[in-house]
Amino acid sequence: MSKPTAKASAPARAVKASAAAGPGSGSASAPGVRVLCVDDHAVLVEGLKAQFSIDGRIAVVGRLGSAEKLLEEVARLRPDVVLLDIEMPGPDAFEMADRLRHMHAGVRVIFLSAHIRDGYISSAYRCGAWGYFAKSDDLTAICAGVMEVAQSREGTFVLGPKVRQRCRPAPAGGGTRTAAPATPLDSLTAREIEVLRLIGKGLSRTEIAEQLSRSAKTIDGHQERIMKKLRLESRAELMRFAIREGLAEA
Amino acid sequence: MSKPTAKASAPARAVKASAAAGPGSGSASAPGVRVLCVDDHAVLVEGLKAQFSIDGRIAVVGRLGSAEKLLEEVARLRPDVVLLDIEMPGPDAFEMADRLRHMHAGVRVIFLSAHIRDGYISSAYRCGAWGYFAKSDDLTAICAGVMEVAQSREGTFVLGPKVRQRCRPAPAGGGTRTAAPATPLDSLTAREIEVLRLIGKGLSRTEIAEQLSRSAKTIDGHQERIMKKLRLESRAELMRFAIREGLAEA
DNA sequence: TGCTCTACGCGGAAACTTCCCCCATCCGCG
DNA sequence: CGCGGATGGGGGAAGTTTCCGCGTAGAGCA
Repeated sequence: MSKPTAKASAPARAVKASAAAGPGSGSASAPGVRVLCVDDHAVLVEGLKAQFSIDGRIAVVGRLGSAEKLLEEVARLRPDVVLLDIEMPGPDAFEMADRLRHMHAGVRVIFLSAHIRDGYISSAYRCGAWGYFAKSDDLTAICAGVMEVAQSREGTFVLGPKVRQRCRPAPAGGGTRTAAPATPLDSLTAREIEVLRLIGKGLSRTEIAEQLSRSAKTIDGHQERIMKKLRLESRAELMRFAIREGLAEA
Repeated sequence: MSKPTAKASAPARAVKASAAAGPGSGSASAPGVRVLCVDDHAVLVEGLKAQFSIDGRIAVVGRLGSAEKLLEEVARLRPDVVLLDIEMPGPDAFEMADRLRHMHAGVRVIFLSAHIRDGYISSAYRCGAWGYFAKSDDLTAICAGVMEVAQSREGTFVLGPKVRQRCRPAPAGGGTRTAAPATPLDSLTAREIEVLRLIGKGLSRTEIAEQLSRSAKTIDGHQERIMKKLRLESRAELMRFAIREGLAEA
């Protein structure tokens, strides 16, 4: 039900930035990486297909317009990598990725999103994905990212160039090796995120209090702490923040 | 500055639904429709290119990642049709389309958006665009739409299949010929939309009052009327509505 | 075992918003 | 001319926001 509160807490992992380089280090590779694309924009999938066929090392073995039949299709097609959009009609992408990890451990999920949002990035990380790329990332970078994920060992989290850029100002150096990408959201506690989500949904303090079975004053307190942590000035800004970061839908 | 308050009020026009059919009625055509694609997602543009080259009747003559240099590129490349994304970094797409109409009257703009939003549809119509398609529309429908726009005479507004579906329940029949696509937003007056936009931006009633040089009570009044018209219950819902309909960004 | 820190729940209080009335003016229209 | 809608604004009760502060409980640590 909840989008960003992905269940499992993944272990510490290496965070890499995808090398935008072409087929440079690709040496010992399988006869082509099998990719399943899940995106409701058919045009975009066509673009991926086109680019992958130019690249030559990646083959699109299937296509889905929503994550609904993801599990079945993975079982049937046995792809190496699933390229998964986040904002699609139908089931929540993070939940499906989480299930996928438990049912088909060998398959590696890369999120390919139109938006670079803190909430998405940490949800992606927490649901066991292997990468997060932006749709505005360079085509060659996306290809390189897919190859990198396919060839990396367990525990890698590859960020697309644009994603990495926005995630933290300037990490400097090559492959950053931090536990998880740090986003402003990570400074919030679980309850605070819960409250923020409900604020984003447009509930009033009393409605939130009812939902959480607490006094309205308690909600006030949480809200105040959230605002301090995020340096926001008003409840309206909180709402926009929650929506912007993918905690709630508009 | 304002997104949905496009300046000019276009005259009455025929609204068509794109035939999802392939190259059926295409008879007397130029040696290829010249298209300029404006979208920050390179993958998507690749997809369009691929599909157009399969179709054979359409050629992509240029590509832009934002609407910033749209006017210059149109002057240079002289395309027949501009495929314009709405949600891009940089200048407002509707404003640029409006300017384009005044400076290069021959060029026909089709919006190709990820989201189907009332605010976008009416803004598109009002800024003199020739069509509105969703990125989730069928590839063949998009091709057909481009061809239809290229061959139609002045005053057509072609909607993609998915757009048409959501715009009004079931118009029935073939090519609907209404003046403008009716959306809930159209029940609002100009001031009301102005106020709603500022609400969506997260401004408080006093801030809005200052911006519009009015008393806060006046804003209260407008807000109340908006809520009645849209059947919304709270200011928070107003905000989410404004964001959902593209009047403000989250 | 005790100390500290933080998350959490809540009370009080001043200022502000919300959201329901009401009214006057202006302007276009049949 | 009267009507209706758009616009600008007042009154006011109920609710919200946004500050405080205070107490408790659990985690981490020495």
